[in-house]
Amino acid sequence: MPPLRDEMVAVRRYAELLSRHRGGADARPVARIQAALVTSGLLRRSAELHDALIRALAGSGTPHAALPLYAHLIRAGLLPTPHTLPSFLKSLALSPAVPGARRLALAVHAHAVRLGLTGFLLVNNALIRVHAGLLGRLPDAHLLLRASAAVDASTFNTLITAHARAGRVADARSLFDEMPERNAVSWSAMVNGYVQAGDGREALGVFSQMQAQGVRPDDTVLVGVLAACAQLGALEQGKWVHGYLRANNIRITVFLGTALVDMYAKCGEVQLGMEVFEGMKDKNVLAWTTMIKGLAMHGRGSDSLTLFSQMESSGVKPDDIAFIGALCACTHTGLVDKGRELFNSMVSNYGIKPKIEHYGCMVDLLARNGLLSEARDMVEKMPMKPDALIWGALMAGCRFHKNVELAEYVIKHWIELEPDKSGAYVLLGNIYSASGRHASAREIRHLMREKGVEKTPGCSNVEIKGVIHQFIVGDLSHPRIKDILTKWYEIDSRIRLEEGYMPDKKEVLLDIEEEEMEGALSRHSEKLAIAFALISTDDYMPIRIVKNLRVCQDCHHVTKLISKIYGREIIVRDRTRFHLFKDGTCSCKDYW
DNA sequence: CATGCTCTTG
Repeated sequence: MPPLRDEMVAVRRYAELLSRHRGGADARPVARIQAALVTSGLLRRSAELHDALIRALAGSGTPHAALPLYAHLIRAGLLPTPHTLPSFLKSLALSPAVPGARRLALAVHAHAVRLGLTGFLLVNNALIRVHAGLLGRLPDAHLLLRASAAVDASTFNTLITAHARAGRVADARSLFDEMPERNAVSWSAMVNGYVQAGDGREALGVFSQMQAQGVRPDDTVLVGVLAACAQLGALEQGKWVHGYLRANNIRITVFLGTALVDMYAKCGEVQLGMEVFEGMKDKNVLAWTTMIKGLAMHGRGSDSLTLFSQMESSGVKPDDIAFIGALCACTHTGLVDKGRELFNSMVSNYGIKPKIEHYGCMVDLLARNGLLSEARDMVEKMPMKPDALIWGALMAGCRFHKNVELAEYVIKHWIELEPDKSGAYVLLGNIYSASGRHASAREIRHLMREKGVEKTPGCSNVEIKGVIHQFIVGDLSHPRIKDILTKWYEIDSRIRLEEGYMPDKKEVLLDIEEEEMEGALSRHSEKLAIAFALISTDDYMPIRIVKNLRVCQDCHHVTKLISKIYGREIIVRDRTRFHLFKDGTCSCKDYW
């Protein structure tokens, strides 16, 4: 029986109503409409309504709700349309945890082929995306791409993103380079790809290329640029983005605001981050967490925890990562009891099951504060198998409190998990040297050499007039290296003469022979970076250093002395936190 | 249909 005229009008009306709910996070209105359509029997007779429902749900907070609709469509004897498939495939891609999602994706692909729908650009793109993403089959995605009759920028963009997510930036880049037409999305996919790969320099390089070609930056690419600045500690460039946003009246979305807060915090200007944060209208958990973590990194533990309570009372529910931020604040400030309290509150007030990361924070907090047996207890009793990070946290505590016995217990487990990484060996060696067991330290050094264990080289960045200069330990390739070393010798003699400095050899890299130690120490990357900053900036200008590892005792001590003698503020971001050196003291109060 | 923010540790 052909549909009645009235029925066609009703279908139109409902489809129109559903299209108004597209992209709404709250899927409840859609669910109510769906229920009405099922009761009236209308849904069973209309492919168009299936289509409208799937589209409304695909962009909602519950994309998986669209999944049963496909089977419903087929059972009702109706056929998917070229409009249905892209949204449905998107719902599938967003529901990787739903059992059978992958099988369903393959079935949809088969239908699309049989019904001759693969010629539609949007269908084809969605299929390529699902192969690259949900199905994890990049080679198949490539085959589909090569076999496609028509392809547009979004097809290449999809693959660039997929490659970058899979950690293959080089492949993403070659796709990007061979694109005949790039749009703003292509550029941001590439910038963000490099950011994800941890290559902030290359990300900024791509961005300047984008500007050179006159492509107008959109807010997505600017989020990526800010993240790159945060990684590198590139404050000047980050400020430029902020200025650009203001000059062009670009609305600070939650994404942009959060990225700005993170950039300022990670570039040592947590106060500027706070101003942006306070100006943000809608703050989600992410925004709060970023600010909480930012304050924690600067050693402002109690401010950070105050903010955490403010978040709770403002009605934003902390998630597992927000708790990591708060626990971090406790770790950087030594607030053991508060940390225990938070851990318990997470479980009993919010019903969040602690993940290994939370145990990591707790082990770190306990071990660092000398509660080594309680920390060991936690490691032994935690419900999951300890990973390398857990052992690392416990080992760091052993070093801090010179506990050789526990360190020897830890190393056995740790090396089992990471036999060819240097961290475990270096720390154990440090503990041996620090407690005067030089023969054991030498043994470790031989063991490392025998096994060919790799060390992560120390590396420091310093931004001078908007340009990032990089110094790697022992690397003398900087064009002004002669001047830098001359300056270093001057610094060295001044701190010895005026402050009675003597090098502290306890934490020197292990594969360096004793007689070379002082030379190697003086070449730790941040020392070169500070010497360079002293000769390339005006007096009284603060110096900002970003380094990839933690600061060693000796460098920490030397930096304090330099800040006093040369009257400079020196802001050092190490792997996890900030140190503000001023007048011979450090904001971390020697606790790091 | 394609792009974006927070996440313990050495």
